[in-house]
Amino acid sequence: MPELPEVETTRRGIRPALRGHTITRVTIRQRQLRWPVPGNLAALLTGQQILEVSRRAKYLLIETTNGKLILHLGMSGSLRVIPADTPPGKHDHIDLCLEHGQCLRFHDPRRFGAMLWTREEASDHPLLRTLGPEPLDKGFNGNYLYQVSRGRKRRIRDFLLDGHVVAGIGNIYANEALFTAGIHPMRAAGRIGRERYHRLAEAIDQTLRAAIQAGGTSLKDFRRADGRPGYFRQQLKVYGRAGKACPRCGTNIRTQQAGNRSLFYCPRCQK
DNA sequence: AGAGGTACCTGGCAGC
DNA sequence: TGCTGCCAGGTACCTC
Repeated sequence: MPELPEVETTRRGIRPALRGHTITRVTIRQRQLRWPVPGNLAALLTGQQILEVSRRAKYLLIETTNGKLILHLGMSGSLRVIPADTPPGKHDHIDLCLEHGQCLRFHDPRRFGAMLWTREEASDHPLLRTLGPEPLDKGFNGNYLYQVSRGRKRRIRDFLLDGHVVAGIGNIYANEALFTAGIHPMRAAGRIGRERYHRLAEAIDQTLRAAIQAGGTSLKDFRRADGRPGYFRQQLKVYGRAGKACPRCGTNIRTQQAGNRSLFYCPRCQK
């Protein structure tokens, strides 16, 4: 579910309740996530002070005096800040309760999410070490995309979905950015020129920033830390709009399956 | 090395 | 109402 804008929205939402506060209690109701939750996680976290809440790609990093909690929301995960006495609902797997009486509650129906622990630098962790650049950082631009795509035959949509190429872009924003840049999602990554990659990098930046501004996209499960949905759905130009009019030229938006996931595009605006 | 498919899991929805 | 099949925002891992 959550792509970079949703994870960033979550980070901003939970950070005030966590940063500088102490974890007083950890409740784990379900350990079977994408990987099993470490058996000693509760003991590791209890009594620790949270120093910072940061993000790398779609991973949230909760840094404590002792080490770092690496958290991923998978397809259906969300984090809420709630009063400690709120009864848990279905799929409310983990609570981190703080000394001020509120809890961070992890909810994840499909259990593709993850909660891991590391003492090393987060950037040295095997899951994070090989990730590509952050798309909102200065080092990410059209030149970079152009260079790493030379000789690559993958369709550009899949190329953008690969976190080792660029971090944090999922199916929604890949489709949206390709529309904005006028690039057909099926085009081979190696057959796109430098100029078009400049436009694409700009479209990615613009799309992600606008989505964060709107609090992310809620199709189904996604909720912000305070329970509100994100409102970027209303600004989607192609994703989920098959058969509707292209906002630029009015042609019907098309969808097709590619690599087991849907892709959306305007057959006239995207080449 | 790169490309493509599979697996993990639950819920919602369309169609019958 | 209830069943079946399909679809969903992610990504590590396997095979070719």
